[in-house]
Amino acid sequence: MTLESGAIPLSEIPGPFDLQATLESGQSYLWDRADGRMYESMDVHGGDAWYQTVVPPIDGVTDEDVVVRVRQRDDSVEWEASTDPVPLLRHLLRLDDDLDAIYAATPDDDLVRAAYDAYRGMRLVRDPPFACLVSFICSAQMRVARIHRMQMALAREFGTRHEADGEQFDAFPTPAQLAAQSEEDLRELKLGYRAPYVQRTAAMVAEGEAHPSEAVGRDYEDAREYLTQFVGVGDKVADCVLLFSLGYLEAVPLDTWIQSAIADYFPECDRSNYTETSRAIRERLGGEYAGYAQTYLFYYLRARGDD
DNA sequence: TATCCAAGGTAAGTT
DNA sequence: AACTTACCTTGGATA
Repeated sequence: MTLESGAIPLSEIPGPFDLQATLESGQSYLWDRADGRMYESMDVHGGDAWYQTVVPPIDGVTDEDVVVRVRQRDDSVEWEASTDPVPLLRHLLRLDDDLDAIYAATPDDDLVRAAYDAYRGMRLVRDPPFACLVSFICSAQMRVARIHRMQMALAREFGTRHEADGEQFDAFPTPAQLAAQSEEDLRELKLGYRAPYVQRTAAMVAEGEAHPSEAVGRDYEDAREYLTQFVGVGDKVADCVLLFSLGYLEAVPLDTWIQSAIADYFPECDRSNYTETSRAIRERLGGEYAGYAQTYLFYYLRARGDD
């Protein structure tokens, strides 16, 4: 297999774009830096680093695995891929989102504005649903770098290996490939107590019992409820899948960082349980695009070591 | 060098 | 329905 190459002019993207902030902010754990320095540096737009992944078939966009890598230059996003990846990249990196309109739709607030300014150009991602679901099941009580390491290990050990231009690219395992592994196999990859959660959830999807994509089309809170049927998925992980894969931009995952932000900066939003606190902070962050504000705050507070 | 602790939480058991 | 507790593993902090 050989890779074609091309570029998307930045002028064709509405609003700013920052590839590194988009891919190293802890939304997606499915891309890897070709230079092996994921999460290690804070270059402008990722410097000249290539980021690569293998994308599974996506309804209405692609019908086979696509090997793709991208890097950001001054005036464009360069790509190398097994087939024309432009529609796919627009989908995965939400290149059609009008960021300035989204920033403008957020209620004015010093902290949110500081986060928007710090990472201007960061976009939400639209990860493949099954891989996103597994990624965030693995995220429980884990550091960002280790969640990423786990997903890379799952692809290396259990996914389909593609070869292009003499290099290897490992696809994230399909539900069937993952369901075929034992809890023990997964524990060997250091998933710890998450191993049975991943195994059982993969089996549910592989057997057709449920699929994360089936949450789409439901009202936001119903969609979240649907996702919690998967083993290892509570409200927080469900919100992550809704926001980072299924396009529910109003979802605000209440992780440890946003919880402390609520305590320190939005105490009036602190309610008795997840559902009520979620409603309050979602309203406070402007509703429709509240998840954008959440993701900027998460990255900003975590990078600042604000504990 | 040894020990402690928290990391993008969830499930299961109690009250 | 609200509140506790156990759970794998590891890198960084503290002694």
